[in-house]
Amino acid sequence: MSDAQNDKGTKDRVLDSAEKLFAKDGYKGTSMRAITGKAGVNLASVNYHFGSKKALLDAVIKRRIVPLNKVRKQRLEDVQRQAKEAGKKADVSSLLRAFIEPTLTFMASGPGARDFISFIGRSIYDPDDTVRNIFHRYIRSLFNLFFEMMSDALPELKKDVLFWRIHFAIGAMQHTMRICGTNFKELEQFNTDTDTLTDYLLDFITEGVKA
Amino acid sequence: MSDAQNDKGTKDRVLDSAEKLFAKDGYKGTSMRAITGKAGVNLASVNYHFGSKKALLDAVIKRRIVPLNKVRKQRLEDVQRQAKEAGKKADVSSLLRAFIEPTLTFMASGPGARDFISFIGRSIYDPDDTVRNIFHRYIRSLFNLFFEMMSDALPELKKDVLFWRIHFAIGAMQHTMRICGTNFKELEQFNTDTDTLTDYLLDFITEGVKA
DNA sequence: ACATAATTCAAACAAGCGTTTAAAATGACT
DNA sequence: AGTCATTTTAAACGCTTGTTTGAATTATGT
Repeated sequence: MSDAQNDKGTKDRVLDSAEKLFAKDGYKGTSMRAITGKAGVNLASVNYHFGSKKALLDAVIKRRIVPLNKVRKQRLEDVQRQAKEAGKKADVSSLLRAFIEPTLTFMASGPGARDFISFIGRSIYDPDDTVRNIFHRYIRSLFNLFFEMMSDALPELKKDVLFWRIHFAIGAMQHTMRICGTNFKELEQFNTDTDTLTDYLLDFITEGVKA
Repeated sequence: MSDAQNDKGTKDRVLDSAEKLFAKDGYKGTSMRAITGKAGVNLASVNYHFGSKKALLDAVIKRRIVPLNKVRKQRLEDVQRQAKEAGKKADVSSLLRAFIEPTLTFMASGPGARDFISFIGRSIYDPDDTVRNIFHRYIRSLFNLFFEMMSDALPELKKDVLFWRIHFAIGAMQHTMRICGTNFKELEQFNTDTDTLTDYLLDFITEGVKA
């Protein structure tokens, strides 16, 4: 009946079903009754174990974002370190790859991860800022690091141009995440695998940023 | 007190306040009481004049999208006609400009238009598909026309590559629309005007698409 | 001025929401 | 076995939602 497996504890069952439903219907669009119903637990379990719906949301985000951010930070620092060892500046292409690739790889790592990325990708644009605020809390320092590195890699670029190009790149990436998160009709006809898609996206973005 | 002017009829007052509130809080996030309250009309007016909240949404979208689409279709056909007269193929840069520029121009044409573009930009990613379905009904034929023209302009490109690059471009554009639709903190510090922004965006996208 | 249609109004409707409560059930430990 | 803490359960709470109702008000046409 229920999607969640029976050998998991109530908390994990709730986290899993919440993640799926948040991805499908959004945070506000998902009711506590839907979450607990799908998880096969009592309605009051969420408030007992997490405190509130918002605290549950934080737990859903935290579970996925913390390890993902660790990988991205590591990748960025690797680029910086290798550049320093070679006595060169970090190049734009490597920085973009270090920032973007882990997300797409993570997205393809399993259905739960895909649901999560889809959920975050949608929430960036949600008029309700509940999800965005929590997400920003977890992502801010990493983004600042990336922006600084890009500034160093492209010192000749006017600041507003760089600002906009990075946002164009983010827009392209998030749109891609959003498309991959859905069961898009035209998508299956091409059936592009993750590595190829990552290359397509990085080609596009790299050319645009360096224009 | 109320935002709407008193010399307008009830229907227009409701349309205006609905447009503003939909842009700020989303379709689902905006209640009938908020719409009618801001418009200074009775709660039941919406159901009387439009039939339902969803029918009001359709009216809000239709009012803006129909004239905008007319301009975009005209611009695309102009590019095609001029290319044919010159005995050449339509070039990618002109097609992209014809497709994208009218939207950004329209966005800057007034506060109501900006609210509308912001609303549509957000709704593309909304888990709730109510807005998206209505929007797609009005935009589909124009998009198909654009995709065909781009295919003709880039016959050597593999179909899946073109598919993705167009979507990367759309992602960049929509992200831009979304950013302009909000009162973004970092945005004011650069204060890029619409024409410059359009050039930035088209430079970025054109390089990426032709990569 | 009157009759008829169109519109506005306050009030209520049923349904869904997140949360709280207190009792029942289960688990852990002496 | 018995005691205490943990967890689960059904029921209800207060609130908001879109929609409907029927009477009151305003506009229209002769």
